[in-house]
Amino acid sequence: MSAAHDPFQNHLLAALPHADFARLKPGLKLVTMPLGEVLYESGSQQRRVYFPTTSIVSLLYLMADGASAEIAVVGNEGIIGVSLFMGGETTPSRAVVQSAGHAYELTGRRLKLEFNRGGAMQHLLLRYTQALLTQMAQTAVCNRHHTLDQQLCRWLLLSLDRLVGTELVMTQELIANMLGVRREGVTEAAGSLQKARLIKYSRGRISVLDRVGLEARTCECYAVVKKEFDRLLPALMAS
Amino acid sequence: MSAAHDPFQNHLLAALPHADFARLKPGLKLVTMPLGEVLYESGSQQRRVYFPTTSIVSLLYLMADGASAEIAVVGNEGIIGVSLFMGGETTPSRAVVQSAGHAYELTGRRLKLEFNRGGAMQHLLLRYTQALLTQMAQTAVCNRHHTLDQQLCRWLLLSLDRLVGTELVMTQELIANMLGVRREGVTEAAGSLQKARLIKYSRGRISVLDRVGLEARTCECYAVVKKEFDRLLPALMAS
DNA sequence: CGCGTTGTGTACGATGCCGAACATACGGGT
DNA sequence: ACCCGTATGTTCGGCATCGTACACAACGCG
Repeated sequence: MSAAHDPFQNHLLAALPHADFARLKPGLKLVTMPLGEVLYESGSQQRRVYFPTTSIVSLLYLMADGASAEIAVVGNEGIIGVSLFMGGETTPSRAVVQSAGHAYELTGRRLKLEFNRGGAMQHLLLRYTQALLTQMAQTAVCNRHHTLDQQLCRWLLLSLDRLVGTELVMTQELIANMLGVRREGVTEAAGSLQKARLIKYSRGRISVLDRVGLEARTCECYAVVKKEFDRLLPALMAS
Repeated sequence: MSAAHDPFQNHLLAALPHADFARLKPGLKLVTMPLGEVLYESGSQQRRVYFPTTSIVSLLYLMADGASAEIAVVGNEGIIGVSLFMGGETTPSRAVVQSAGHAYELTGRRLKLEFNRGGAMQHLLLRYTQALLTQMAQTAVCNRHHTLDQQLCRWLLLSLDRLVGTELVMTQELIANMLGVRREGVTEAAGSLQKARLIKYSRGRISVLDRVGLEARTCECYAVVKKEFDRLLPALMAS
């Protein structure tokens, strides 16, 4: 099934005009993204960018005392390595594969060349970056005001939106790391979701049974982010 | 003292090459920024951008239930209206003047024209936007993990960095709004800072007595953000 | 000078999450 | 079939912050 892998599975690449995509195509390389792989370390020079197709990547912030928190999640709607074209080259966050799958890799040099032409790619990347900005802002708000229960729902929905199917491969320990809470807290929240028949899980496999129920239970943050992504990247809805 | 107002008080404008600045100059208009003025409403079309000189602006997020949270603060190191050149035109956050002062205003049209030339201004604005991204991410982390005490210190320091002098005009009620906590919480935290002789305040006037002491008391978040701003916008350090 | 508005201080139980310690259960490998 | 590592479940006291209610204090204005 070689047809199973296609750069157009990534919405940013799919939204490019033919001519623009043709310039990038020779540089695109399909790579596998195993669970837990670190794509960028905090503060390290970024040489490559990644366009996820079937994988999901978390942008994590690690603190001096070892605590962590997810600040954004990137799937096939986006790109990993925003700081490359923004000019900073590095960021103080770490990029970790949260859900195994594939992505297309491109060297920073090629991306910057294309970005600096000022055409469709620049336009797309900037709009995507604004969407990312919104996601981060909303994460800040959500961390401040909402309960773990709600945040877990939001997190599940964000992941679900970036996957095919309704099953997530993800232990509670990992989710706790992403949300920046204790594992026991996730156990409790997940337990209550299970009791409400919204999800079902066992040893690292979470099946979402009632997506609408999750949406009802989460805070407004999920809807705000989703709406803003849809608004900023409308062409990407098609695929 | 007309010389008291100068576009170069804003670091972004000051960092522009002569020729680039000359193109913008005719469009720049000095405006006063009274405390509490709303520059952008959440979701509204943004027609103008602002380069603060002596004012400070908060990017606030308002929630359905009336609660709020500051996601970033902008002073003379930056610009209000990032979404204009990022392509989204609007953002889901509100921009409010947190400390009265002045700013230079520019129409979105002129800014976009200059941005799309792809020269120094584009480069500067993108780097600034990345710094803003870092600030938002750090706010998310700080909201998750740190105490109100530490967050208050961070907030005071961020404000102090964007002002001349050591006095802030700011009631505890307003600070509580920014941090997204109860006013009583701020009273307590501020009281303990005052007891430690780090600050002194009375009815909306806060004097910072011991800046180093505040830095020692705050979390790592302040240092991370400051370091990243300095790294991304080095030329701006001069003024 | 008095009075009302605004800003600040204090107290109370309630709550949501933490930190730690421990119990249970599933499932792959030998 | 067994064992052991890994994943999940449960409990406990502790703590920061919340929500609410109310008291006091400073200032501005008539």
